[in-house]
Amino acid sequence: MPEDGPPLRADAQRNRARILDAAETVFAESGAGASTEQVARRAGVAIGTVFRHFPTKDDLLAAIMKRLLTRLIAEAGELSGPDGLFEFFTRLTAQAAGKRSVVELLARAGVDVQLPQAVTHLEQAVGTLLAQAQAVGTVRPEIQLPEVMALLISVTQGALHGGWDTSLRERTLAVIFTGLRPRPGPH
Amino acid sequence: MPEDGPPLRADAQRNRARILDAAETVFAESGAGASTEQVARRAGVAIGTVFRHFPTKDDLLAAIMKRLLTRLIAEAGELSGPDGLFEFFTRLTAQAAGKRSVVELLARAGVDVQLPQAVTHLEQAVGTLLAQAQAVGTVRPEIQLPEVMALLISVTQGALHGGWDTSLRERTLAVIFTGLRPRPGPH
DNA sequence: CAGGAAGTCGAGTTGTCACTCATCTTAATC
DNA sequence: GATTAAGATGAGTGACAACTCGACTTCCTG
Repeated sequence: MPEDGPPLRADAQRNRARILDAAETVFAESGAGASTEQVARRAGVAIGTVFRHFPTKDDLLAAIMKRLLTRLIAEAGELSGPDGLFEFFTRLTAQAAGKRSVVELLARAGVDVQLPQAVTHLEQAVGTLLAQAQAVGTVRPEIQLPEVMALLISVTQGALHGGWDTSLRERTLAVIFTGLRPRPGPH
Repeated sequence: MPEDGPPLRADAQRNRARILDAAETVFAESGAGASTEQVARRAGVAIGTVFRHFPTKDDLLAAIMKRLLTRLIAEAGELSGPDGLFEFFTRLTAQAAGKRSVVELLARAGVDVQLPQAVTHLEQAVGTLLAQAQAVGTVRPEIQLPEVMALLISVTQGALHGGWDTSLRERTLAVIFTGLRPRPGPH
């Protein structure tokens, strides 16, 4: 599906990788508003080179978003067991504080037309975690995937914009986890 | 505390009000990124007039943020009773969908240096709702104000960016409310 | 109703950012 | 190592947004 075209020259491959790494750092620090110039400087490359590899800024953004999504999906895939879903929440929230791009990615995940396939994969991965948890009884059966995604997005957004410290993060997640867990029956 | 200066001329007062109304609409629709030109056009006023009243775009933003905050505080103040806090959550979330500025306001509330006083007042108002709920036992006693604010900010952010419909909004809030309510003991 | 201060107007200035392209450089191939 | 096409370079272009300022208009006061 991804058009290959002729193979890239060695220096071009190197530069492409550098640009992607630089973009990830810069956008993580300053959000999608950061200028292409900053990315070029950080990559140690002229601005024209950035535009040769990614004809528009949106293309560049889409590329790193796809990268981040892929990692998130992998992370979700490695988790499992009764508390996998909770662990995923915890990790994402912890990351959110320092990574604007992760958060902006998730923010757009709900609405955007871009990257629909990768987003679907993430939903599937989270869906698997949810199903596992519900099978073992660590999450109430009536909970559905959409609200889990909604909570994930919300809490990530909140953590970024609010700059939560560790203890606030824990207490906030605790409320959500309590909402997800079954009420302990009179055994 | 608010410097008055000499009283405004009649037309100046009228224009000031128009600009504020226009700014509220425009920023609600398009977020803080909307241009000052758009505000001026909508207010039926030249751009220079906008800058005479609000020397900086940030000044204009701060002014409408303060307005919105004041309204939010009033709304929180009118609510009361065992479910006042839940009602406040529900209303805010419902508003968030269409009002970028409300959301951006809350996003900055946690970090920003601006408007600290008004934000404190909002926290106080929410604190009162929390205390009332805890007094009557509709919210668990160990819940503290910071995580309630954090949840409020999160869910508002999420609702905006995710474009939730009514039913998703309800289901998402239901999880949070369950997390806040005490587990029903064996009566 | 005149005088003048307060207010309005909007073309122009300044700065930034995405994007282009003519020129130079370099990796690949024989 | 000569050839050449792919790639890198960075000054330049156009668009747009915040903000300025001198000329004009309107409200107020006596």
